[in-house]
Amino acid sequence: MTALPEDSVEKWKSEQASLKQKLVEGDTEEWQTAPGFKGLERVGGVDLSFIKGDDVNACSQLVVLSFPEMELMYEDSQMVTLSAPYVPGFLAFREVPCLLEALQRLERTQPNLLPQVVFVDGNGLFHYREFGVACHLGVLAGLPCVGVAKNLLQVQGVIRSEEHQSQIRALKKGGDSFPLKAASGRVLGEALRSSDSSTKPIYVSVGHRISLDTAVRLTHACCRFRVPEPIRQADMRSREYLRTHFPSADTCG
DNA sequence: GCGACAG
DNA sequence: ATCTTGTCGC
Repeated sequence: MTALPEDSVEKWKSEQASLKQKLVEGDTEEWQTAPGFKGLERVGGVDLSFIKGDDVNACSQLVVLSFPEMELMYEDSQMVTLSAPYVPGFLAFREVPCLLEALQRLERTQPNLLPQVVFVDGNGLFHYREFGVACHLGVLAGLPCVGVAKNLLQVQGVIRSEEHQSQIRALKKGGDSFPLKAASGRVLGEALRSSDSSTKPIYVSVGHRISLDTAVRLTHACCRFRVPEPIRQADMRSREYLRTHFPSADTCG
């Protein structure tokens, strides 16, 4: 008998509800409210890359960049075997275990290089139950985290309506943003035009131990291109790892 | 029944 | 997530 996703879903929901109680929404670090983020020196980024046709084996990537220069200070690529499938709303159960391990490896070997904040590919509070992958990793790692999604998750009444498209068109320059308000009126995240030359916004939300305003300003400060540099570097380097370690896998038998 | 569905 | 080179524009 194969365990159907629905079996895990109820357990997953209660685990999300349980961990959510430990979530801290506001700023907890001095650099977060200091002018120019003075005191912030290291920003992290995590991501996973896959080989086409294989959704079980992946390359888990952690990078640490200097702030504000965005120069590489640390890099870790690790092949992992994922135990959970991707289920919308439960991305964390698939990706967090290996990302947490990467952070723990760093803490054990080079604690001085631990990032002061981690950018996560995916949503934080902007989530069906207000506990996305960025919240999940943040709480378990005990580190400030920011969620950045490249695509809009339609949740709690936030939809890709004509009004939404209109708000996007109103974003004129890098740093411009508008709030993503749930039907309840609560602001769950922010759509951000990350640079002058980028039309399609990114969706920023609180992961853990940071305010939404700080998360948005920091994200903008880390953007050279559309995707914040820590996530972009993690993405590029994990793909590069797969290219060199599994050249043209799956073709020709 | 139909559409939506982060990565 | 992955499939994929060139090409148009600033």
